[in-house]
Amino acid sequence: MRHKPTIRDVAKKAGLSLSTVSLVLNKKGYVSELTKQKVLGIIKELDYHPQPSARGLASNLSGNIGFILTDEHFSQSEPFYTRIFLGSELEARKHNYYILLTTVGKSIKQSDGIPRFLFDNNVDGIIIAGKIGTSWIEYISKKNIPLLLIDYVAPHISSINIDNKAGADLVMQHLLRGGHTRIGFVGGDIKHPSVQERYVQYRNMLLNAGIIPHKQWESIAQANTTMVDGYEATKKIYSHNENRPTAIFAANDAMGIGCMRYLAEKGIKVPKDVAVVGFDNVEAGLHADPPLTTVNVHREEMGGLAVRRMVEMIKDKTVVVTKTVTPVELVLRESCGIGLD
Amino acid sequence: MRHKPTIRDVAKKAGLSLSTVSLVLNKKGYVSELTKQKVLGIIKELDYHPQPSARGLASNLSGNIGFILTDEHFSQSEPFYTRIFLGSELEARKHNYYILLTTVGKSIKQSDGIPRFLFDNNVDGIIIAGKIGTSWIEYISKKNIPLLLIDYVAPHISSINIDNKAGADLVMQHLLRGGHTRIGFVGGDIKHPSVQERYVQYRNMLLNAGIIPHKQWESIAQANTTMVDGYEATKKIYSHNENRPTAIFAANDAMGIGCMRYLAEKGIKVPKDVAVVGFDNVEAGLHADPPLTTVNVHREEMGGLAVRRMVEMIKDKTVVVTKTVTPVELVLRESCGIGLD
DNA sequence: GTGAAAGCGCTAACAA
DNA sequence: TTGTTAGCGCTTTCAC
Repeated sequence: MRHKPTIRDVAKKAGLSLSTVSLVLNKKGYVSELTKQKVLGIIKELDYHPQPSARGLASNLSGNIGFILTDEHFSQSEPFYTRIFLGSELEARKHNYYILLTTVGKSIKQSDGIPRFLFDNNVDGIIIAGKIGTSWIEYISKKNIPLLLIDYVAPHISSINIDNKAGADLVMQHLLRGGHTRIGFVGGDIKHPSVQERYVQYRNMLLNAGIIPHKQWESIAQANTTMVDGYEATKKIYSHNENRPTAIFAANDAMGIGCMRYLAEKGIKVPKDVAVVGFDNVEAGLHADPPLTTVNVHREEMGGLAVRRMVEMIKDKTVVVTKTVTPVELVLRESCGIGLD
Repeated sequence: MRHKPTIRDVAKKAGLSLSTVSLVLNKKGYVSELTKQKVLGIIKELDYHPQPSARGLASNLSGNIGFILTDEHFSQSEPFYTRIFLGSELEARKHNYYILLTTVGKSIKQSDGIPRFLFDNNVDGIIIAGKIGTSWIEYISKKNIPLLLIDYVAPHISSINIDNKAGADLVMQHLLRGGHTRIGFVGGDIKHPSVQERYVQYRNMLLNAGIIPHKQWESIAQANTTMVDGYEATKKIYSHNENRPTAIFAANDAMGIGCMRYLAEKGIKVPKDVAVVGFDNVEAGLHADPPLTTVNVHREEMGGLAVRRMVEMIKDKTVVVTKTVTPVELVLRESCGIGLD
């Protein structure tokens, strides 16, 4: 096997200098269209690929984007953030970036829990997906390298978020139109901005419809948003014997499934006795019994969008903070009686 | 903020040459213990971290390990391979390696589906987890860079595998001891070595116990090993009215859960009417109704082990093919009547 | 528009 | 056991 072609080989074959080839490679400066095409042709012919480390050394840019997930989020059974990562990785290829995925604990503890790329200075930007301790955000902010959050927010930090307000709006509209007036909310981890936004909009929509939200209909004290939390939260709501809701809006699908599990155990029929709606459009909802009505979230696209934003941030070096919101749509399934009778 | 310390700063402060510092850094050659400690001290004091790209350029080693997963495996709802990756990532930190995670289609198609690190030559070794098309394995083999498979096998390629034989052994022993003689097998994707090994041992154990395996007890024609496949496979077994199994060994937990779902729908009680056992010890099995007896697989450890092996392979440059098997253990839960009455 | 030359931070011969 | 030196492959001024 002959040696890997270098920029030198390309330049020689093109009868040009290294710098011209470099300019073409980086789409910088002015190169005549003719030369450019010639160089591009030879690059293809030689199957030349610039060596990341050489490039990194010369340009002081690593060509890597760090992607941080809390270990909790990463190993949770529903691949929610995993799908976001997938979208990022795919998009990164297009921009010739590598993604360095790493997981961390909720908050900073021992120094060996710190992603190596942070002190190696081996990333040009960092994306964090999901809720994470403030200590991490502060720590990374100090590094003075572009930072972007997905499905989380922090002051003065750019983020890509779900349009939770619109989602909750769709859910509530659908339920209200179906004639429901006693609508419950099953939530947990209420400090999480996504959960909070859904909850707030749930209340607003009730009020807008002239309905006073009843404390008894809601249960938002759970620490997390897992299936078990949904189960427990629903149990609490059903500990009251009167004025029970005829529909339940769960903060996410996992809780919705847990909710339905409790109802099933108690012999309460979904959707006949109570309609249930989730959020996130996770695969498990499709296999639930009955299949769970939910709000679809474009996970891959959020990840892709994040990378595109990050690439801009790296190039621009401007410090404009942007908060982007990605659209959602209602996915009707049996758990809420579809057209609601 | 002052400039990032370089090896030069360390050398100067230590009153030594660059190469001595480099030797300490790379644990190579002979350096007196005294100098070594001195250098190490200064490195810590200055908070010096060698720059990966410079190192890569000079040593012709990237410091990266590529980790390939099929997109199917990565986005499946149970984080089986995800957990393996997690183990790898954690271990990689200890060895000062970065992991470049990427997903690919089952087989090679368009050139843009090829992980960028492959033609960038940006990894020192590649780990593939899970079943993948032969075309990929052939393609990568040609690159002449260390390759290691996890939970899959190929001729002349090193691999880290689950001890499926031992696992199936434990399951069958338990069921046989419980007095079961008509034991069924619910499987799919029978070409997958893990499934196949479990199935083969299932039959062997029956034969060893003097029981002739009955075709009617098994259903292994499903293309995959998802919950739905388990459901369908069980349906087939129950299409026969006589000689039905009193226990079912499912090729994995997902299928076991699908199996139980079918049984529940038909009003067949688990474990009273039929015992069910899965494999993998996935979280969903714990939440199944009843909780699923299964075989625990050490996912994180498999990932960690893979990285350790890979680091050896990169350093040694020997071409010894090794097949490592990781241990498993039985996890007793209600779905098989625990002690089996 | 293009070329020449310097140098990014490190490793690896080789010399001492 | 330690120092000197020559690059690794690329980007980036600065000339021309």
